[in-house]
Amino acid sequence: MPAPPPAILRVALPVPLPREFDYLPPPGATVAPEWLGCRVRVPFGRGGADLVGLVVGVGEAEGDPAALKAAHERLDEVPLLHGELFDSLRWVAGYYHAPLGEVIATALPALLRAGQPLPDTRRHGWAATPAGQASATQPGREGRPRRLLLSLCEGARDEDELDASEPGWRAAARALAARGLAQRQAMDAEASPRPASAPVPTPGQAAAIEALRTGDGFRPTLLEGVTGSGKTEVYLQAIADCLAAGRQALVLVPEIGLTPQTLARFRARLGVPVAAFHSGLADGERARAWADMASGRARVLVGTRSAVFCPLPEAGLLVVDEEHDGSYKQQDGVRYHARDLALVRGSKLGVPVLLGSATPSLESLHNALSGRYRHLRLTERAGGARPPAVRVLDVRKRPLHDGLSEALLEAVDACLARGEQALVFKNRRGYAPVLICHDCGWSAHCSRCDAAMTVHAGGRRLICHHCGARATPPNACPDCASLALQPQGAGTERLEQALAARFPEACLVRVDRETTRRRDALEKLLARLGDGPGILVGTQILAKGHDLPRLTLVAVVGVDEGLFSADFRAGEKLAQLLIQVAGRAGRARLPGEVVLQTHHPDHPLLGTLLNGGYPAVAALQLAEREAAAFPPYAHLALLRAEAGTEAEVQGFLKEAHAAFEAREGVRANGPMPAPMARRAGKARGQLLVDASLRVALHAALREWLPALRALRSARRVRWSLDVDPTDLY
DNA sequence: AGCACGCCGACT
DNA sequence: GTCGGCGTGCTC
Repeated sequence: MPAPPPAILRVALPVPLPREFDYLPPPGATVAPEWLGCRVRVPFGRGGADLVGLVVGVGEAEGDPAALKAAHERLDEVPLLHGELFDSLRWVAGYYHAPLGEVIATALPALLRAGQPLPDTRRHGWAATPAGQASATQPGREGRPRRLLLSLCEGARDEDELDASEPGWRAAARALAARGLAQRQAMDAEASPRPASAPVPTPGQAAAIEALRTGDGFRPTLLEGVTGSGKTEVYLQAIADCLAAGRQALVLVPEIGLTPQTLARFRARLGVPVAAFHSGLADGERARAWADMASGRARVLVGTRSAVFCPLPEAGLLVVDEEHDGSYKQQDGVRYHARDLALVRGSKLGVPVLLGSATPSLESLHNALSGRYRHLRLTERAGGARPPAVRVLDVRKRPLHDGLSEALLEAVDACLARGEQALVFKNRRGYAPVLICHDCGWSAHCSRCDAAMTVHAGGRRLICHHCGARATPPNACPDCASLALQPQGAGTERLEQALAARFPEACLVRVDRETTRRRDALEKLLARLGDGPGILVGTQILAKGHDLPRLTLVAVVGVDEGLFSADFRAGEKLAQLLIQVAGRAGRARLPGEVVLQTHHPDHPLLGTLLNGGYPAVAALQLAEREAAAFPPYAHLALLRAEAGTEAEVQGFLKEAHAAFEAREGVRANGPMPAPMARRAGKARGQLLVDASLRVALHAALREWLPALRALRSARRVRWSLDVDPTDLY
């Protein structure tokens, strides 16, 4: 009887190749099913560099086993990825047509990807040593370490709790430890804080909470609640129910929605360990949050897009807040959509998925209206707040002072006189969007992009918002030597300057990407505003989150650009932005007012929004999408290409189109003109594939991709496939 | 994606 | 005479 061929490991590696690789086990080791889902360190390529991969299969060698390399070592005793999470990653690889190894690399925190062991999830704390106890009774130098020591003498304190209440405690603890006064120690069973009591829900909230209690298993629900209606309260109740059943909950929030306040609110109300997961965390903290969810120590995870990849061994509920938000879509690498992945995970886990928004995406709304999702509505604002009154300011033929009309300034003036706060919203940062020659029409363009350069620093600098290039504005027009160069239009910087000149007494705070670059900058700026009269000037960073009870006027200055965009999603996005920013006004006792300054008061989108609100705009947009066969009535994939020259891009896209095999209900369109054909010195282009049925689209893509990879022209360009693209450029 | 192997220009 | 340009081929 011949000896069985040696068992091999099938390993997914973080390389952009659409296959897995077979390895022999490390010398002396025997392959067993327990290897599945464990990481291994393997040699790869001629350089012999090591990679960390995941065992995704075990079995018999297919070819000559002697041709296989042996893995160096097994890195996990117990599988790191298994069960539902692993199945979901396989789904991601299939749906987004990405190699499984790359999907796994995207899903794992950096430390785990690099082969580090899973962090210890036991809680640690700090306690005073006997020497520390003695020292505390003596007079000593006042300062952070001393204060920490005195507090530790009253009892050991948990690191998580110190993180939350004593910023900068780690340095003080290190100082104490160096003098032998305090030490780190493992803590005993955690004493959870008592959950704060829930406020009395509004009738709408109570009905939604009750509805969510009915039934279990996978069930998507769209919670459509007007701004200020208290959707978070509904999430908190649903999560509390989930926790009471002994299960874990995942809460996804948009990139700018995860503030210390949000987290503090969840922690105070739920009374269980709540882990946070976002890009601001250090690698170690991310890995620990991941491990805490895997071990079940953390019961709730609040996080941004990538948190959707956390393990949920005892899942009970998935929540996606502001589900329409664009930051849920990854825009490079594996271009997944976290909301869609949350739905897939919910389905595999057999748990409810709650999508919340005041302005649902047309995709989710379509699913709710067609009955695929349960549709719950909150139509009343909480706390008795009234919806803001909306006024359209027709500024045609009216003089503008730095982009601001007199009527708008008067509204701001009146607001300040009442001792209240105003928000002036303009979705454009910088001083002015373009520097123009008043005599010949020349304007400053970026040398590496098809875009105008934005004027910054009051006119002393030009910056390209697409590639970051900087330039000094010329003194005279390069074309006609005229000295009449003028910043045209207004960005937040110019508005801030103009408002400061007009209201010198007022507290004025500008909030955009420039002023909020540093960590916690937004919180500090809002704190500076305080409760007194004042003006906020800013971009869409201000459009969500943040209850500002004294804010009663929202003045929207720049909507006209969005009314005539070529992107088929522009109308949806503009309506969402307007509703979100208008929702900042009058959230508490004081009545709110919204002023819309426009040159197009008769635009149908504005009229519909004013008369019927977001539901009316959504209905109109859905009808347009259906007529034009766009999502959600069709399904898209976008092939993007980028190269040094236009010819390389076009050559590749033409060959790609030729390699596309037509089939029923699926079309390839293009090469399409990219809205910005040159960016950062690279030529760009794209090919749009549309299909009436999802299965047909994916069947076509599965056949197309190997052909694309085989194209000679593909080697001369950088290309990527975006399934369900949200931005067509 | 890396990385090595492989054939043609401006430098010690 | 070499160091190095990036074309192309491969990775268990």
